[in-house]
Amino acid sequence: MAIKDRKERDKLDRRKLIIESATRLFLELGYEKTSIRTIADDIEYSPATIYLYFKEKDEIFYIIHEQGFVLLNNEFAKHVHIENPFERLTAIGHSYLNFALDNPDYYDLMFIMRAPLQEISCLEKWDAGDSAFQVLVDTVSEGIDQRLLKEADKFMVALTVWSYAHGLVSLYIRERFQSMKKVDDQVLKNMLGQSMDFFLKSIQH
Amino acid sequence: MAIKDRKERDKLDRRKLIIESATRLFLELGYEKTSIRTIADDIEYSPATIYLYFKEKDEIFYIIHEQGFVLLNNEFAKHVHIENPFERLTAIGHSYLNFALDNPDYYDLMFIMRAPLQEISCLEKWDAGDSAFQVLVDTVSEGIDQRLLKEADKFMVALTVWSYAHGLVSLYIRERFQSMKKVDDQVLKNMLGQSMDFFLKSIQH
DNA sequence: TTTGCATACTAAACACTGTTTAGTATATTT
DNA sequence: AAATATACTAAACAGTGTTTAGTATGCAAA
Repeated sequence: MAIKDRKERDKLDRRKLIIESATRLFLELGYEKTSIRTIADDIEYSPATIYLYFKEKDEIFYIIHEQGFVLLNNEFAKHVHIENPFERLTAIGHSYLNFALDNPDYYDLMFIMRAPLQEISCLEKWDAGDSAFQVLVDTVSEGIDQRLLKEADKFMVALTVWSYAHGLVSLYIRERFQSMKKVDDQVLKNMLGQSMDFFLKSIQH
Repeated sequence: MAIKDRKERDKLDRRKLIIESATRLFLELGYEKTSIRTIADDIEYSPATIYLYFKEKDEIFYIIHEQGFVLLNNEFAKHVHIENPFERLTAIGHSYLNFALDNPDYYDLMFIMRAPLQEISCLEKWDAGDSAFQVLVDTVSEGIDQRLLKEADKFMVALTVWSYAHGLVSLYIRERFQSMKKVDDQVLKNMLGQSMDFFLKSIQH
């Protein structure tokens, strides 16, 4: 049965090949311009072959979507050692902001686009996303328990913090701040950081 | 020259016909499924005819985008009479939330989608959007001047408020809260309102 | 060794999309 | 009546995601 094993390994290798090509092309060209034919050209297979390894285009992008959450969770993990929950929340907030500014395409796929979401609601899996949100809920909970944050329903506060952070970066990424483009990009980016601090200070007890 | 006048009127009528059809189809089917051919079928003209009245698909959707801002500005206008800036801000905040929940497709086009945005950055016009943001900046400014809101850079605070509100509704619209779907939709909607009040109370002086 | 079968792959097609081109009627002007 | 401008469209172009039908290839049983 060694042959069958090798074949299964080969199959996984080709699956991996597709994912790696798709990820690279996606970060290079964006979602829209990364077509099945582009990926097929890149890995030198026919477009139909890709459908032997993935049910549909969005299944590939769901995987890239998950990879993004791994990166984000890694950033969050750097702050688990911070004892003070408010300081930890501050660090997480700025990490979230920086992640979005440094990886706008990943962020788009993870939090803005509709594309890879059918996958999630069908397959009931959303672990990586839940994990990142759980870090937020835990930190907020600790903060409230230690009276470092204003008293309120913990889940609701976490939802408020996430909403604020998401709004800030998604308006930036989707260029809704660009309209008042009297301000140049670096000034605007600095203001995003100031806004983050203002927000966190506001919910501080 | 009466004939020429009539012809110009007719031309505007057909332009209006296209816009009305496109708006109706967009609110019924969404952006993706409202194709040039769908509109052409609906108004019983050929697809090529539409290109005699609009340079490209996104020019039509830019106009729908503008119509959305008229609706939103109308909602905001209902609160200009409120003397107390903090109370006015609260009313505006809840109007924004309700507008998004009642008109998710408009909201998507106005604040999330990339589609009709080339138009804006090219033609330098973004009046409706600027006007809505100006209402926010003015209200925040008054609030800070009267020490009803925490002291900080006025533009930055307005940006923070908008970011929060946008994050809240866009995460809802793009179904990022649906993952923790232990909570049902009505409970979640109530929580959005509570979050809005919590946020506003937090930035209150 | 040869037959049979499953695996891996692809050319071509299907049904869409936004957009352009070239050509046809109709109406107005000369 | 001839020339011109207007309004419109059939058909094509280049692209998309996806499916179908068919072709080689490698392995297992006869």
